[in-house]
Amino acid sequence: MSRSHLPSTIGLRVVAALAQYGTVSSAANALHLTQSAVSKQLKNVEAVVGMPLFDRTGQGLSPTQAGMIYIEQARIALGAMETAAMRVAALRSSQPAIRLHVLPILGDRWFMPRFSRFAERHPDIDVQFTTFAPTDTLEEADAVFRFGIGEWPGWRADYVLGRDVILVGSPQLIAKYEGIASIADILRYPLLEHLQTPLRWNDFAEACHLRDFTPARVTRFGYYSLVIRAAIGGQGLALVPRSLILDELAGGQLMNPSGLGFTSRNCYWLTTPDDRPPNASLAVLRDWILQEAQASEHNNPEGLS
Amino acid sequence: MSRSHLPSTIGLRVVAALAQYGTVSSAANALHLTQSAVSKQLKNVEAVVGMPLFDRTGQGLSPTQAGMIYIEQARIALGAMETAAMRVAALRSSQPAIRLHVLPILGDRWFMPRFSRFAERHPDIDVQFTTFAPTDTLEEADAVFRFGIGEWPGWRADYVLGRDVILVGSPQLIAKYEGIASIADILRYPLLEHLQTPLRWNDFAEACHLRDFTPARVTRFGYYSLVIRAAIGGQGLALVPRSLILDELAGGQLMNPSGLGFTSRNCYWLTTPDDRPPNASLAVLRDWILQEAQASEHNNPEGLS
DNA sequence: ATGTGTCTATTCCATTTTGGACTATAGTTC
DNA sequence: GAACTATAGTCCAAAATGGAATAGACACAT
Repeated sequence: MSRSHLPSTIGLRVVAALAQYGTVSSAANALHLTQSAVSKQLKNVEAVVGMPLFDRTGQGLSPTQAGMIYIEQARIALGAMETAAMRVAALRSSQPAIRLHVLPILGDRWFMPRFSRFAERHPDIDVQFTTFAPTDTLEEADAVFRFGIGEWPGWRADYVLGRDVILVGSPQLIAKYEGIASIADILRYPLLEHLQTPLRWNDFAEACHLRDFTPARVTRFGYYSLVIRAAIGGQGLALVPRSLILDELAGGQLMNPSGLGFTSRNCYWLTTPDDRPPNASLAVLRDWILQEAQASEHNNPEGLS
Repeated sequence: MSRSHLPSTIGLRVVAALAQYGTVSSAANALHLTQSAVSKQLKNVEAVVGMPLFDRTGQGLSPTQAGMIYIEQARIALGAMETAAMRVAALRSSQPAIRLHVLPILGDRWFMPRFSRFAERHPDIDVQFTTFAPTDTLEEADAVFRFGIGEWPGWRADYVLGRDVILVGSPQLIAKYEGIASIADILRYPLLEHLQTPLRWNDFAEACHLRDFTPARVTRFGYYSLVIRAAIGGQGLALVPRSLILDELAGGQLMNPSGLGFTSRNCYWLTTPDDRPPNASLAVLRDWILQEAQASEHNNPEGLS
């Protein structure tokens, strides 16, 4: 017998973050915990489940079969909690909260670090975040970050950032493959790709007038954060919006050989439902986001096509 | 601003139990906690949510509008955790766990109190319970308690209990309305009904050859436990499987006036998928359940039609 | 080989949280 | 008003959480 205990909420968050970041340390960083705490939480959850959820590979974790099952349900559970909070926030009468859905990568690497400044300047505006909410509840949100070409019927879409997509790799990798003299050299490299944006490499090939785009090997990841981590780890070349990896470029962990890149149609947008009455607080938030986005793209004005 | 914390798992369980039992004390009992602990957990969750989830009515709790939203999502979140456990249990190779889905009322009032005996006698058989799992994942279970007439295509159904449905009310209520001399007197009483089994009263009227069944007032509840609580509280007459309220009948909190009742087609069944290879452990569990059910119905052999 | 960097697991310990026993208090019913 | 039942609050011991530091495993470069 075993009336299996349910995992703790923080345990679920740890599992979800581990799936997204691939290492205990970076998941800990994202959760504002220490590596030690995350390691212990994972151990707890695995004890509750009764079997390991991640394989320890020596340079990070990768989900086991059980882990993949568990991660999926953990995200559903977390999404339900977020949905609950979002729907309840909509009931609050006095000063209704703005319900904002953020994408994992954009939230972690761009939005959240900046948002604290907004919160300081506008303490009266209450923003309710969701990141796990299932797609069919997004319609309840007041604003949703999305990735695409900016066309969602029924939604106003304002460009945020991400048009400036660059080719990056770790210096070691590029040294090992002896640089990139012509664009065709790229085909010799292993390439990294995000599962949900599969057209990136084709777009790039097209923009560079590269025919016969048949790369040596393509590795796909479920999260953009894993793509970036793999690129930093020298596992291949990746196409990434410049604005998301400013730190890595400045720190030399990633480089942009020959300044290669292109202007992508697919990028990040802030979308707001058309059919809702104007909301002053929402307008303030949107204006601030767009302004911050412009500033952060102009701070690095090495724009190229 | 407020990056709203997520509630704790025990908080979700408390909210779900409160919805089901309607009082802090009985929810605490069901969760094997004290009233104090449940009260504090509820306070925590309400603090996280930012608004009250239940109205304190003086004789229990009833969900606020926000509460109803939250309860729904809490059940989804808990269901996801259970689903995760269930699916992972299916992967365990050595001695696969039996995945058993129990109905709230049957589990609380009949199955769980008895199950510990089974667990003692068969420590080698690992049973994995779900109670919140969404209906579309039930197909993964090895055995599912269901309520109905015993016909589910693709499932073998064994009768467990609940055919013997009796009319009950609190002694005070029946005194107040001056007894039940003829069956038609029932129409003078307020009636209590479970939302998911709406045909009960019609079936009863039919079994008693009662024409023109137009009761004075019908109150509906989402959980059978609330129906029973309301009946004990003297809020009306209810139709309840005798086996679920043996204690209340023995203790005099509920009485069965004039022995009224009927044999219902709708009752509790243990169902197992047809298409699965025979499983010795499952057969042991099923036999034990059916035997216990027979025993508990025969212990009170005042069966009537 | 060996150092270096990067990763996880573990130990120790302070802090926080949890939950039980008990008490206070408010509402209902007789 | 007494008895009963309900929730909320206080006090305290026990359990958990999480941070700092440490140890150990692995890859990679020299």
